[in-house]
Amino acid sequence: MQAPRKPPRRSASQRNNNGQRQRAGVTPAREDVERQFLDAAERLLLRVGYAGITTRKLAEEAGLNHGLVHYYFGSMQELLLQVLERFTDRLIERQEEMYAAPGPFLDKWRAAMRYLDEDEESGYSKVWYELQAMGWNDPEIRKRVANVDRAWFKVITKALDKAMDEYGLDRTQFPLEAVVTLVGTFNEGITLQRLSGIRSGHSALLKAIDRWLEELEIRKRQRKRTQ
Amino acid sequence: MQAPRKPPRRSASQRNNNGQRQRAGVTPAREDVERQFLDAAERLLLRVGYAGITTRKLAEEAGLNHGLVHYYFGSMQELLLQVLERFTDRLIERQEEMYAAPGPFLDKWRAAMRYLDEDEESGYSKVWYELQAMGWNDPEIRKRVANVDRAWFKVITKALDKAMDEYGLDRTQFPLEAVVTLVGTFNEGITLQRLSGIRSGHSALLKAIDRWLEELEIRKRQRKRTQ
DNA sequence: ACGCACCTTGGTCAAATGACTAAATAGCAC
DNA sequence: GTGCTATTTAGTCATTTGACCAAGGTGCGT
Repeated sequence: MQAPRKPPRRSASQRNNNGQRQRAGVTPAREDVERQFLDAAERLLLRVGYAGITTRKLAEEAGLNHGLVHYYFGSMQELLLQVLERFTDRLIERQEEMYAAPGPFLDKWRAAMRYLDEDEESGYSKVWYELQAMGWNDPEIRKRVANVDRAWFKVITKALDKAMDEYGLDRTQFPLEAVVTLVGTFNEGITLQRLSGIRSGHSALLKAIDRWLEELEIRKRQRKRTQ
Repeated sequence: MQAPRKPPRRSASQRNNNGQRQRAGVTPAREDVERQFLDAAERLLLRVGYAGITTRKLAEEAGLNHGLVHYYFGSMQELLLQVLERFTDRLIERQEEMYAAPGPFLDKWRAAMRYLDEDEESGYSKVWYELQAMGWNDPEIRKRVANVDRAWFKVITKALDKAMDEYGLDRTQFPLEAVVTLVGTFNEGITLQRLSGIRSGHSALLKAIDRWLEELEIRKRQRKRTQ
């Protein structure tokens, strides 16, 4: 990845529709090849970071000819943008699914904290943070990253709004927006630190929160019984 | 920045000491030139990110000949490592200074929160996070980043330890390590979000914390009076 | 089995890169 | 001034890069 010598062409999808159906009717084969490139790009993001991705390395990783990158995507920038798109769709979807599920908030919180470990394990975090780092130097990417963050913020807001009712928390003392921001930012902070191999204090913090939520859960049940 | 074709030479300082004194007696001129390169590197980190730095762009930014990079530092990797070194020394120093100052914790907290804005404004955050992102793909850099984080953790621990006494906080409910981790991670999270242009909820959170600390400060004074 | 749109290959190209160096120059000790 | 070392300049070099394309192959509809 470096500054392109010439501005890249708009995108492959624009030049290739010589009377051919747009996104709607892409051939399965085509979709397959595109997916292979996007998968390979994610693997490279994980392994070498965005700065280490070049058309040729990408093609090698995908086991495909390097000319295809240009044919299918028009440019690296476009490809990376599609990686971002696909990745974040999955991210938001998962998040919504999790919090929309039935059951007490405590369970959802624990599931979310499990994701923290799983995502580190699977390299999900690394890929997502590489995309973010790309965004720091690319307005178009940054815009999309910000959108995802906003969507994430919304999902957590909804979940925590319900949770505060559920546990009868005082909204004067803990304004919803502040709580959401605290939860969101400390999550990002933890992930960021882990990327640098730092884990000190994480389990202490998570344990303290878990204990606190557990207590709230117990009190909730007691309230129900005495009613 | 890309994989070097050959492993770079150890460092400029090793080849240049033809009987000449090591670091101790570097000529002022030399130190000056080195500083110019390091300054230029920071400016480029801020403006284009680590992936966009090349020896030639760096030399241009510094207004110096590109051959000098090799002469003085031996390689880009070495130069970037020195950028990190210098940068983080300043970071820790400032942090220690701030919390070591006299006065109530509330004041220190407010100073720290002001830094949050100042550092974004000045580009300090961007530089620091670019260095972190570099570390995600470079063990040597990552190690140093982790060290800085550890040092930062220690400083906050000391400060918050004192603060919890000062405000009489219950260490069973808020274990020191958990609190430190929460403060550290949400700080990093806020900075990270701001790099992507996200600011929603930040002021709400900071205001809520400020109000809470203010209340603690008032109660502290009341305690003193009634004693 | 023919036509034709689509796909794939294997390249070219100019520009850029990190590493490295010969030669000129500057600055200082004497 | 002379001599000598440290610094600086202006390159070279082998590679790599993103962009781009010609030519041939493939497979499907008919």
